[in-house]
Amino acid sequence: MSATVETQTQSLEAWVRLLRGHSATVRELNAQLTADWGLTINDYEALLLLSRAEGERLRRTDLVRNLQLTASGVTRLLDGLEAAGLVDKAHCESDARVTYAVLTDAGRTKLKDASCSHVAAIRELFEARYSTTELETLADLLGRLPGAPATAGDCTAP
Amino acid sequence: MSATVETQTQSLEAWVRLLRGHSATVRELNAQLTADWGLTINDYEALLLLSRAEGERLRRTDLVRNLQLTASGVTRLLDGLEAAGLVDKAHCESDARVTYAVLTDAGRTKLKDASCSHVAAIRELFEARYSTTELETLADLLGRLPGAPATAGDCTAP
DNA sequence: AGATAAAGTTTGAGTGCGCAACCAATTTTA
DNA sequence: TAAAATTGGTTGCGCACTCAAACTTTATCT
Repeated sequence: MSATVETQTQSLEAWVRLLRGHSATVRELNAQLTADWGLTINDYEALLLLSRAEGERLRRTDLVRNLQLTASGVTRLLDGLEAAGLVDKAHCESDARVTYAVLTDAGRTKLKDASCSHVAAIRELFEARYSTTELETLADLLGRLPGAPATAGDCTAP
Repeated sequence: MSATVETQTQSLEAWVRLLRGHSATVRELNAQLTADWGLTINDYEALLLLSRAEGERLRRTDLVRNLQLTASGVTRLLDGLEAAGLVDKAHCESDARVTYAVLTDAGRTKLKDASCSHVAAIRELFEARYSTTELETLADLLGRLPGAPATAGDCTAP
């Protein structure tokens, strides 16, 4: 009985470790991406989101939502991407508060170049370890936690 | 066919988002812990590891391994815990290179106090969303990725 | 012995990010 | 139509963490 509680307690804290345990994996992906292409994962994801958005442009708030970053985080992220010439600013005519981030030609090219090895890395990471149904299960389970992205495979979905 | 590949590509990148999507959740837990007890999650985990280690002491390298932090990260983490009087330094007789981190009485008490609400928060997070078997599945699946902790519920296991 | 490699720890510099505070534009209320 | 509340975006600051480079103590090779 006391053993049960002990085990409970112990494993409860282990769930957090389980959840956190993959920051290392993500860091690894990030390291590859930065080394090979000078992009952080967030850079990459931002470019990806833009490339899929209509007109290849997105408001900063949309990026906040989709990248799960704060507004200031997005500002600085875009600072970098703008400095690198991968995105541009554009103003909204109907609402002077909003600034769009627009993918440049260079950005589109960069994304295309980088995606090749990045996607390969992700594939290696996941497809080597999980079957299709397991991936679905994982997506289902992880998707239940708060703050999870909408559904796997769907980001802005025009 | 091209559709298949497209979908593949899209979801592949989504897996990363899925994996990263929970930093917010962890941050939430962290915020609670800091607000209520002045401990970061890593502080907490370090104390927890120490409390379960034999002699309530651990070499720094062991903490590096178990906390998934770099050596310098552990140094600074312990700096904080030492300053707060929650752990002490101790030297190893057989190997003059190693320094132990030892749990103090204050540390033990602090951990015990904090664990109550922390464990409750974790329980709420997980038990509300998953059945026992689902938790096992999740642990199994996540445990396959590189850098995952040994097995759920097992940290240093004397 | 003396050189040299190896292991553990610390320090310095830099990065990514959130938080709080702020400005500016817009919508709501009265 | 003026005041109040909300929303989009930026800036200053601090924290946690990594990486690279220094020491320091111990083990190994000649």
